[in-house]
Amino acid sequence: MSNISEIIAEWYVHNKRELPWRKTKFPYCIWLSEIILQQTRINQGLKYYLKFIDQYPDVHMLASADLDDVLKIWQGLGYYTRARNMHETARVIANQFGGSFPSSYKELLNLKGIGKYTAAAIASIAFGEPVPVVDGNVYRILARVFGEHTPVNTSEGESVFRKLAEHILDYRNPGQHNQALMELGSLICRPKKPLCHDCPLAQYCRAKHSGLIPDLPVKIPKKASRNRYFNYLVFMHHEKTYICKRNSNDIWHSLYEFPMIETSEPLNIKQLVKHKEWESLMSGSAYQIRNISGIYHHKLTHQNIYARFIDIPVNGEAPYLEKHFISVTLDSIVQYAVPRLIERYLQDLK
DNA sequence: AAACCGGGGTC
DNA sequence: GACCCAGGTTT
Repeated sequence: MSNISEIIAEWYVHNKRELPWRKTKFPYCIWLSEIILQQTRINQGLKYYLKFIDQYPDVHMLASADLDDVLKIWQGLGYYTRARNMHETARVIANQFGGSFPSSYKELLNLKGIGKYTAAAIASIAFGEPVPVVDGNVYRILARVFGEHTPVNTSEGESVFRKLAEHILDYRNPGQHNQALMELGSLICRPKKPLCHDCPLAQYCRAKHSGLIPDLPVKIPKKASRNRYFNYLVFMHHEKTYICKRNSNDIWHSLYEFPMIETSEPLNIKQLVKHKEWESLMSGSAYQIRNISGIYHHKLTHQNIYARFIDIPVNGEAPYLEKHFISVTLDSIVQYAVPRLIERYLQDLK
């Protein structure tokens, strides 16, 4: 056990937050919390964790749930593939593993939605296997404490920081050690304005001694965002409108939305009604446009979405749409999992 | 190795 | 507006 891990452990015991998944060793609870907390802050993920534990107290309950219901609870949390993988893994655990999670890092890696970080977290926290977690917090602490300038988001960085993490691992208590490291990164060694004054490692921190805290960790910049223009068609036919499940290999997989025409450039309405897909969706009928919403700018990490909602009353026959569209009242859309963008529009209607 | 996948918080 | 986050999967 290194000097550093001893200091961190002491700090953790006195400064850790009380969180529901820290009161249990049930692998199901550890797993659920780790999936939810991938790329997600505790403040945002906590209420989702409580909802899932309440609705699905064990892996069998989750396994027997309907995927659409799982997605509905997940709604608003983002990265929706996590929910689909989590559901599938629950079914594998229930049906092929007799309800028990595999207990080793290597076996955990075979499950969907569980990569190196999550496998190490579950293996160490739930089963005491001495494997280090390397997440954003750990990258940050190690880069600063050891003054390590290798970019973290490269394969070389992954290897360099994994070795550092193994070097300071507490093999006798890996679960607590890993959580302590991440908690220190979250509360003290923050990305901006770290609280070095309260940091138990300050005297050992090379970045602090050399004034390089703002420069570490080093990251290779990501590609710029692209712009997308979504034109949603809100048909209103006898109190009913139409929604459809997204299935293509794209954002919001398995979530619901209105019929939509996407363009790569902004179009005015005159240009839009000449669009091929407009003709196809209207199937030759000359519907009147009642209202066009303002532009909703929805920002994802890697995309800028500019959306508007076009209100189209239908007086005569129902518009012909493909079979996969569902006819629903506006009020009943709340039963379906929808992107935050759609949720915001529905809230604005009220 | 690089691109892709959400959303909210912070400064 | 830019940056960040308790990462994983696909190409």
